[in-house]
Amino acid sequence: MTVRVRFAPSPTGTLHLGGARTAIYNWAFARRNHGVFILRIDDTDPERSTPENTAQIIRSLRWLGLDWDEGPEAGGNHGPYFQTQRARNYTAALERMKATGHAYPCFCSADELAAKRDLTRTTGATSGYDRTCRALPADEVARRLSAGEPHVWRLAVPLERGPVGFSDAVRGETEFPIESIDDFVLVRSDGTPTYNFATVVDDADMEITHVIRGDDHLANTPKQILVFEALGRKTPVFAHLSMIWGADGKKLSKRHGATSVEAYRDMGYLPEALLNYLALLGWSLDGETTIVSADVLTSSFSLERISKNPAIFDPEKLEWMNGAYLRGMTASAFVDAMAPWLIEAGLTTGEDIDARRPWFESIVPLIQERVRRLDEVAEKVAFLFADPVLSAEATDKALRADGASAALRAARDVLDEVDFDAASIEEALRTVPEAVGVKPKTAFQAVRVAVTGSTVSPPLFESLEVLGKEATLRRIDAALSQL
RNA sequence: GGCCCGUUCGUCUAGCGGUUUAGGACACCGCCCUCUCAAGGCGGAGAUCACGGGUUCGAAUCCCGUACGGGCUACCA
Repeated sequence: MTVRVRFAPSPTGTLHLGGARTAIYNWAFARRNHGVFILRIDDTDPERSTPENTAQIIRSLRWLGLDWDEGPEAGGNHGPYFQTQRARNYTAALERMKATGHAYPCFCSADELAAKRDLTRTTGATSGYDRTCRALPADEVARRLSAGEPHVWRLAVPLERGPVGFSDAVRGETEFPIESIDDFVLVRSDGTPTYNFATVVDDADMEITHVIRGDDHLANTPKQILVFEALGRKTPVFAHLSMIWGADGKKLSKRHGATSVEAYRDMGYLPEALLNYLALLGWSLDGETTIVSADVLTSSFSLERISKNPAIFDPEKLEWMNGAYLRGMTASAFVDAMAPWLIEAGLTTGEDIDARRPWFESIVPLIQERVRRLDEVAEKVAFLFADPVLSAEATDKALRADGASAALRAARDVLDEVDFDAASIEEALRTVPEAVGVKPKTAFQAVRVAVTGSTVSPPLFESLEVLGKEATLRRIDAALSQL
C-alpha cells in the first residue's frame, strides 16, 4: 500500500513554526516511505481565509525546500485541492449518511443550543448536545424540512458502538468513551461542511493513509473515526504531534517574537537550518546527532521517534544551528546567500557581484565563521566597500595608545613595499612591533582601526589583501593625518 | 464541570526492566589556540528522571493515585 499523507493548512494566517514542523514531518514521512505528499488547502472558513495567505503558505513551504506530489501548483488526480472547490464531495457524503441514518437534521436555534450547553455543563454530563432533534418523528422532520425551516445536519453517534479507540502512532493506545462524543454538526445551515466533516470526506476521497497533525486535533479524532465508519471508509493511522511552546510554556505566539516562517527568512536564517531545527524539535535521529540534513531526514524519519511532550522553541539553538550551516557552505553558495543582504544594505548591486564574483568569493572566508545570521554580514564587510569614519572611542583606544601612531607610520612604510597577499602582509607587519617597541596587539589594533574603523574586524592580514594596497594606504594616511 | 493527553539537566532530547557513577546538543564557566572578534580543541558545572504508592531479586523504564501543565468540549480549524 502506498503511503499517502497530507498537510492541510487553513489559510487564515501565515505559515507559522508549528505548521511548518507538521508539514516537514508529513513530507519526510512520505519521502522516507516512497509515498505521496499532498498539499490541501482547508479554506472552509470564509471569514478568515484569503488567497494571499495561501500564496504565502506555498511560498514558505517551497522556501523550506518542501515539494508536494499533489496539490496547488502540482496537480494530481484527487483534486481539486481547495476545500471550497470540493462542495459536491461533501454533499455526496452527506447524502450517503442521510440514507444510512448516520446523519439527522437539527432545527434547534443558537439560543436553545447555548442554554442546553450551559445545562449539560453544570450537571456534569459528558455530551454537548442533548440530541433533541434526533428523536423527532419522521413525519415531523419531513414536514419541517419541506417547509424550508433552517437546520444543520448532525452526526448520529452510534451509542451502542462502545468506546472509540485507536492506536496513535505517537501516543499509543487512546480511547474515548462513546458517551463523551457529541452529535456534532456535519453541515451548517448554509450548506457548508464543518472542519471535522470536510476533513474526513477529503482524507477518505484522497485515500490518505496516515494523518500526521497537531495535538489540538487529538480530541477530534474519535469524532472523525465515527464519520469514517459512517461513510464505510477505512480509517487512516493517526499521529498527533504535541505543540510548540514559547519560553514561558505557553502556546507560541507573537509575544514570543517571530512565529512565521517568512519572518525567519527575513531575519537571515537559512532554510536548511530552520528545517533541521524544526525537525529536531520533537523528533530525534539517534539522540546524539544534531545536524540532520534534508537527505538524512527523508531517509531516516520515523513516527516512532517523535516525542510525546511539548517542546519549547529555543531561538538560541536555532541561531547556533544557522551558524553551523553558514559555516558549512561553499564560498559560491555563501555569496549567493549574502547577495540580497549586501544589495539591501546598499553596499553593492547584483551586476557588481556578477562582474566581480571571484572577489566576492574571496571575502567569504573573512566572515563565514563570524556570523550566525545573514543579516549580520553587511555590517561586517561594509569597510570593504567604503572608507570608514573613525569613531572617537576606537580612535582613543587604538590610535592614541602609546606608540600607536609610530607603529601605524611604520606599518604604512612596510606595507608600501610589499606584495599584497596575506602571507606577505603578515610577514611585513610582524616586523613592526619590535621595530617600534610596542606590543604586537598595539600595532595591529592601530592598523585595524585605521583601515576598518573598528577595534573588531575580520582577520587583519586577509582583510588587507581583499581590500587592496591602494585603499589600505589611503586609509592609513587618512588616520595618520587625524592624529 | 466532563473527556483526553503530557511531565528526564535552564532548553531540545537519548533511554523502551539490569550494559547508567542517567548519554548527546544549545546556553553557561574555565583552559588552549590567537592580531581583535569569531570558529575550533580540551575540561567543568548542571537532572534526588514531577510527587506518592505499588509490581519485581532489580524501575527513569510496568501499574495505580496525586499535583502541575495542555487540548477538546463552536453552525473555528
